[in-house]
Amino acid sequence: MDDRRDKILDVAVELAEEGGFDNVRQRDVAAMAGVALGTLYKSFRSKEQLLCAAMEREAELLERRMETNPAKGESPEERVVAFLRILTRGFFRKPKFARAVLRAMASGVPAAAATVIAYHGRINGLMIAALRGVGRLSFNDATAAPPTANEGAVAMLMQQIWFAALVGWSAGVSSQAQVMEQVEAAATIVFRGVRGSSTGPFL
Amino acid sequence: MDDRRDKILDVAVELAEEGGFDNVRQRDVAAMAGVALGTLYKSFRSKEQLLCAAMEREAELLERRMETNPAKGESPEERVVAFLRILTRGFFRKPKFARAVLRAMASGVPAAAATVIAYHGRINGLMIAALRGVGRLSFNDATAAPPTANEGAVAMLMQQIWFAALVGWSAGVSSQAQVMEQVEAAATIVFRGVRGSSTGPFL
DNA sequence: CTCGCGAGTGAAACATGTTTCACTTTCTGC
DNA sequence: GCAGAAAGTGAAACATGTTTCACTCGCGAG
Repeated sequence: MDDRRDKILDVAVELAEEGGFDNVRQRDVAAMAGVALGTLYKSFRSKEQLLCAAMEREAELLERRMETNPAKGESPEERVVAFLRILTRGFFRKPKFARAVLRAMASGVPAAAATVIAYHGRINGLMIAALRGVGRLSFNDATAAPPTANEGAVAMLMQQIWFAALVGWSAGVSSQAQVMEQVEAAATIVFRGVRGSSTGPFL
Repeated sequence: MDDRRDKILDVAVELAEEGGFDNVRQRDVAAMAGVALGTLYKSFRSKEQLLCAAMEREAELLERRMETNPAKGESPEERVVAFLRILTRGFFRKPKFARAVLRAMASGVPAAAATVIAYHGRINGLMIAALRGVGRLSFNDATAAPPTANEGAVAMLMQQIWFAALVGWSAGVSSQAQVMEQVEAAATIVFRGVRGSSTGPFL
């Protein structure tokens, strides 16, 4: 529909994946998308918002993918971990873009708030869908069986852990492999309790 | 000891609390600290690193406070929640500074990596101390009873949830009150399991 | 068809993070 | 006390996010 907007987002993703946040120069984005700088700023009020919007578009793609190809697993835990594995693999496939987006998301600039909230809501919905083992929350699900308090809490929890683990990776605290390990360890604790998470004594 | 460095950090905190990340102008920091711009950049290689260093200094203060005044509570869960309440209150006491620091921490700029890791390590130590109910991990503790896998996993988990909740607040996803609610809900799930966290049916 | 308007344009201006460099001051080992 | 090194200085230059503004163009209403 909005051809111009999509082109801008394409360019932003391309530049971000090429050289990270700093490589996304607004002048370059505008030039490569074939629009004037003022037009770019009319669509996106800041660089942060632009990158958040790019991420949100990717989330839409993911939603469609999960709908036709839901996370598999015997238990809620397995499905959630499978879903987070897919999500995380997507981030690591474009690591520089991922870092740029994390930076934009955590920047806290007001112009990006709405986009961040939208992204957060999408991932939350997908997480609850994974908990339930469905492709997505249809209107019927959402009305007939709205997310329970438990589902909401677990989805929020797992998303927060996943997000923080990614930020840790981006900041240099942990490696790519450790991100998934942390998510899996977290899922074990959340779904089975601290006691089941290790052979050592409880705390 | 390093008078100059401390003065710079004081100014950074002051400006950040006054008007957030954008209000910390490097020229102003240098001028108000009474040093040349080049000197500022010799101590701190970027604005992000400067803000992270300011946060790390606050963490040192907190360490001393927790040592003489450990988090109180009958159980590990209570003590960890009490500790996180103190930590979070500190953030909310200077909300604009807090937002600025979160932005800097999550920026992923290489120059700040070491500082972020140091901060992360400090909080982790304090979290384990709270789990155990001691003021801090003395050398004896760390050698005679190094953190178990469970302790490490729980501390990491709780720190991640707390951090992500704060970023959510900074980005406009949740309110100050919701941050503490999320941390408490997370603690309930982590320490007592999903089943104990609600009156509703399990997932 | 013409008018008026809203979107888009291009260029310039501005603000601020970061770098550079020649010069000065301060410290340190002898 | 001195020579050289290290640290600090001041100013300018640069890069880039963001704003502004006068101008143009295409299009729908009348």
